[in-house]
Amino acid sequence: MRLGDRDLEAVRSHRSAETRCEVCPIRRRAVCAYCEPDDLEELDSFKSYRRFEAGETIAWAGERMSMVGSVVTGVAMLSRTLADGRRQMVGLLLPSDFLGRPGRAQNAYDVVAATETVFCMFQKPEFERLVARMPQIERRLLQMTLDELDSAREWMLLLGRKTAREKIASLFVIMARRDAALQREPKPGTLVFPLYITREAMADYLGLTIETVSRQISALRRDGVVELCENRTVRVPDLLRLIDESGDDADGGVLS
Amino acid sequence: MRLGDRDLEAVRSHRSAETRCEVCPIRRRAVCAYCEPDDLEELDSFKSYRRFEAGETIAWAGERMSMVGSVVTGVAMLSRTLADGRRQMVGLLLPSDFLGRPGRAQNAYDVVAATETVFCMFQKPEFERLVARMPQIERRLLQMTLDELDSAREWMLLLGRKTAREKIASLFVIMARRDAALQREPKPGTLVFPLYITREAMADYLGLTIETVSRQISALRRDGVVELCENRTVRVPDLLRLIDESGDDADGGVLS
DNA sequence: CGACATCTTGACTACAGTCAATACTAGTGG
DNA sequence: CCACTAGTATTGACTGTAGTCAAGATGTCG
Repeated sequence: MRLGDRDLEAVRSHRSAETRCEVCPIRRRAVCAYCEPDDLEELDSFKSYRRFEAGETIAWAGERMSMVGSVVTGVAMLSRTLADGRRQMVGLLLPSDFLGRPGRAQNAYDVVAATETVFCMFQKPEFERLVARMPQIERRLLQMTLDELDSAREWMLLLGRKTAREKIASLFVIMARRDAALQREPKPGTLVFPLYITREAMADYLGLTIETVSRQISALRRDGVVELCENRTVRVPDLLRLIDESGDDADGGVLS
Repeated sequence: MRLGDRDLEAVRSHRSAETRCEVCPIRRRAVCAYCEPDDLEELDSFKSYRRFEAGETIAWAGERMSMVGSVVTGVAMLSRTLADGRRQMVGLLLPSDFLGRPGRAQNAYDVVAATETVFCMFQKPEFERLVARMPQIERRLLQMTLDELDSAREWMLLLGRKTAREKIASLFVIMARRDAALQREPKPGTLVFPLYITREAMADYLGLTIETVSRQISALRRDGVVELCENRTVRVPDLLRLIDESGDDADGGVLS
């Protein structure tokens, strides 16, 4: 209970996020990572923060998007939907991830805030002018896009070839790694991390139904691979066991 | 018979591809698309062509890759494999597509030639020096990477949510579109296009088994959605019908 | 406390996978 | 030219995993 709530608080405490670029929490990983102090001052003068509630739709697929920007705090989901309502999540935006495609007017995906989320945004024409003046932004964006492409391809392997049980285990491995990476004082011993997303979002992400997600989580719990507190916090007694269940070779892969 | 073979010939006649950049067939779509004539002369002096037989492995996942480059003619497949042999194709490289990631030594995927394939390649350090001098290469690479990311996400929807029948129909729609785009004199009336890849490759691409691929192709043929000559050439009497079977809304999407 | 959303579990179904036999195609050499 | 072989594709019978439909439990928030 305590741990999960504390972590959620950390993500949600966005007020401190609205600040000057120099002390911005995503300063070293976002598109602006390679900008110099005077570049940052210029960015400062054009950026604006926007906050979205959990569950709020940030943009619809097919809609014109006049802004681009980075997630400062929170989690947002990109998804596509078929005519009859089947939905597949195609990306998860975490702090420092970039939303929007320079040079394209239309937005290709539904974008929904999974938690309360704060974006640092720019008007598209202004951003494009800034990019033209600062090639280091373009360079960083290329790196980030290549990383996202690798993640998407990793996910294709999961969607196309893994069993339901392996899919759940893989998701937990990724979430555990991400949480560990965000932690400043990495806790020794067992891993504990919060599930920011609902069963429905997990199902959309993994290409499953919520019933199957629920059943497989229960099965992993029965088999002692994970423990759950209140359905939203996961404890992993043995990470290697979980990785083994995920179907990946232990040596790495699975995002970074 | 005639048609399919003629198209395959067009792809395979690579000899004419080995030439100066100015008259290169992929000149206007590849990473070098935005280069000026004198830039091209410089590229000319560093590039080298490499040919691979159908079925030949171009690179293994995890291996060091000392070169990067573009497909000039032919088709190559990117795939990932789980420890127990399950395999998922994660990308299809067509003429003008780029292979290799600047700034990363290791190759993340198995790369196999689906047909006889010719690459225009550069030593990685030389390519990086060229990129540093020609930012327009980086700009084009960003565009291409963003396009590939969109394709990958489209494919995630297919892998996660479509039925076997819809997957096959989607694949045929994409192949029909690509073939039409490559055609200089677009044929009126019914569409005819060649399947460059085997049933096994289709199965790897679609996250199915070859038996299911075979059954669904037979079913689409029985239902009059497609006709086949010799298992490697497809005729589509009514493209809208095929698109309808693919599960996508008719308005577009599905790559470009 | 009550109401609504989220989650879990059960019973049944169906779609795609597995295993296996057979057919087709292309290439090789007698 | 045909026989033989190896690779590729099709079809059938059966199985198993995940989906569907439905009831109930748990959790959250006013």
